[in-house]
Amino acid sequence: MSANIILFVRSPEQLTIAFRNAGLKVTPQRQLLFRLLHDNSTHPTAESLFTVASSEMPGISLRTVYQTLTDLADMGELTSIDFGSGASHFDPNVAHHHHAVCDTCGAIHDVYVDDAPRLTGLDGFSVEHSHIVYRGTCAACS
Amino acid sequence: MSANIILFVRSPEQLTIAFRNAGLKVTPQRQLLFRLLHDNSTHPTAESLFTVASSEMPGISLRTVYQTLTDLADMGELTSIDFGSGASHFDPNVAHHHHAVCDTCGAIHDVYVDDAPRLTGLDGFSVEHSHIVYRGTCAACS
DNA sequence: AATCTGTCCGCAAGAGTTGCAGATTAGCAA
DNA sequence: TTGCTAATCTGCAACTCTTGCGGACAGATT
Repeated sequence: MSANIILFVRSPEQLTIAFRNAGLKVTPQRQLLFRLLHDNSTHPTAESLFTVASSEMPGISLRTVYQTLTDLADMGELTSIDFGSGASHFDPNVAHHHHAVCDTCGAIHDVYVDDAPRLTGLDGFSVEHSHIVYRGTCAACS
Repeated sequence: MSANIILFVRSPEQLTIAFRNAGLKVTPQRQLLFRLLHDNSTHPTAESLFTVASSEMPGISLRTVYQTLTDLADMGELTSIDFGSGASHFDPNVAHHHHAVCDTCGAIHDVYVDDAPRLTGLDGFSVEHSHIVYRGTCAACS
């Protein structure tokens, strides 16, 4: 079950190879971030990742976290999503999926549902991607 | 056809009444903004609305535009949507609908499609809203 | 006329993010 | 292993979007 999902979250080793292939270097800072992102379904912000990273590697810079996240996004290894909270959330799960956001606690859950209905009524618009955001109250908050 | 949609965009007169009922005053600045928002499907940002407003009323403050948009949002007369562009977009169409965003020109189109599929697989999550964003290329850009 | 309430505006501050530059280091080649 | 070079790291400044604050101002009420 979860194996199906893990297929779409790159391991630190895979990211290492991808970075080298792209002519990018694999530094200790990046290795740490690869590890923290692996199988991470919390949809962290740059700031929250920085906090966790700092506890393992005091002195790591928030700037470096942003830089690495940008690199990963450019390579398509994660997506940056804006749920309107002010800060961008990063999702290392590159499988096609959608999200449910709890308006009470802010938790963001990956959801796998049928695709959005086909877009009609906009002649000539070619859809490349559709993303559904469900908002409501999660089990823990209700 | 469009009459069905217009039902969900308040007229300046309706907004005037709503503001007075809420104990808020209806100033020339607000009347101007009510008018600029009426039947406006461009999903403006505060800044773009400010630019247009300034041409009709030089001296109007960006601060006032934000304030009025906030008031309208608090009253439920418009919604603020973040498409990840950095700035919030405001939508005076309060009917339940979704959006198609052109990745080339940034245009945002209202779309009326079937609702998103029912959320399954997240036990206990009660959905209050769902919002679909289609991304791709609009007719004019392709 | 005095007062009271809400508004307008400019400015400063706040959050999130990016640009910049000097010091440092990974990766490669000899 | 050593050395070279381009990439990276970090701290800081700058930038964008948005909100807080306070004085001036306007309309209504007493």
